[in-house]
Amino acid sequence: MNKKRKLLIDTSLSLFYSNGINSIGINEILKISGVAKQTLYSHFESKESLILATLEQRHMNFIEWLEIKLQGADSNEKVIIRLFTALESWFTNSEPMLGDFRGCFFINSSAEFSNKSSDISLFCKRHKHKVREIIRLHMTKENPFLLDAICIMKEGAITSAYVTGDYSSAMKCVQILTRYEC
Amino acid sequence: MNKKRKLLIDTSLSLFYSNGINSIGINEILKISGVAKQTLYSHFESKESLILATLEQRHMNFIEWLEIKLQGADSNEKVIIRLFTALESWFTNSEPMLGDFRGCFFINSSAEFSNKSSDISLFCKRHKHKVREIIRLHMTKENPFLLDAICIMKEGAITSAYVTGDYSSAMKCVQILTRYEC
DNA sequence: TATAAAGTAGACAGAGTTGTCTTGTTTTTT
DNA sequence: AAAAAACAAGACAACTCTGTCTACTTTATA
Repeated sequence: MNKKRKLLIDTSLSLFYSNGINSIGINEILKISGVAKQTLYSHFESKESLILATLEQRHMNFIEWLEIKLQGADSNEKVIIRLFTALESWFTNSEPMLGDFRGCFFINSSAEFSNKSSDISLFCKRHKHKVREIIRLHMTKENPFLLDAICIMKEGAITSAYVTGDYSSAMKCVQILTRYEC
Repeated sequence: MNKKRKLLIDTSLSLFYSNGINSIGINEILKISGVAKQTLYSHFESKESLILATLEQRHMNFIEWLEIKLQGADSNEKVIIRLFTALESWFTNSEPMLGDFRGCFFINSSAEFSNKSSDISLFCKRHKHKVREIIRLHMTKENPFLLDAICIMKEGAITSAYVTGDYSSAMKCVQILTRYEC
């Protein structure tokens, strides 16, 4: 049933994101979700298949969250402010849709799976491209240079927040990007 | 002897960086280095101890490389140009001191080890602080705001280069930062 | 040269991993 | 109500992992 499938994906997402994919075994997902092993393997043919479904779920969550945050921004400056304000809110665990902050799930997963041509790495790459496209569509005036700047700073803010614990990085990005826009 | 110890660290660094720490077992390091297991455990009390020595080695390599690259920059703009030109060179596998590019070893390791208070995570955090300090000392005119911008964009460029394969991200950073400095 | 230290090779224990298979129960559908 | 599908619980195989231990060999030191 779709109910068990969803439960498995939700549990996996929570555990994978919090602990890293390679640190979580199938048995732990089964124990916490309360689902039987046979049920898992009737819905997913392998752990990798479950991982891909989990990445897909996270991607959907993140896109939905981002759309809400950028909705109604009526200038490029407002897009910048809304985006990085939302990121800061995420960093400080104030975004229930994204869970407790432990960096970007896609950056982290890319780090864990070194094979660049694996389905997992390719999915992470596509995710970043789609996020870029969403930001682009919310900008009121086309500006590829600014779009590049926003995307690079977004990655920098997330990484800085995670590795060094600097949660103010997002607001620094706003300062840099808005000052630059004048 | 120090010779075996160094061989173990060099082999570990190469394998850990290329494949991810959790994807490489002790036995593989022993097979490739040709060192016996007992020798490894006479130099290091555990795998974690070897990981920390490997992080330390990478840190030294990176700091030495960075110092060379920033040496003699006589303006903040030159610091920016040199830093990001060096990063681009790294991204395109033209920096033998750093090996074939697979993102930042410290970002990747932070992603693999979720416990923020583990020695591994703390080491990665300290590494980033030290890199920041080196950049600061090379700047000819104090500018904390610009320093923040440089560090955030550096993380963004590395992450973008690794996850999305955009090796031009470094040059985009130069454009953004130098245009901003006027 | 004799002794001590360091290294090799690999078996082994104990735990963990993914994935299969069996047996019995619950739930859904016809 | 009967038949079919889905699920639970867990044993099991086959593998990998870290770390210890033993027996033997090479290298360095006194």
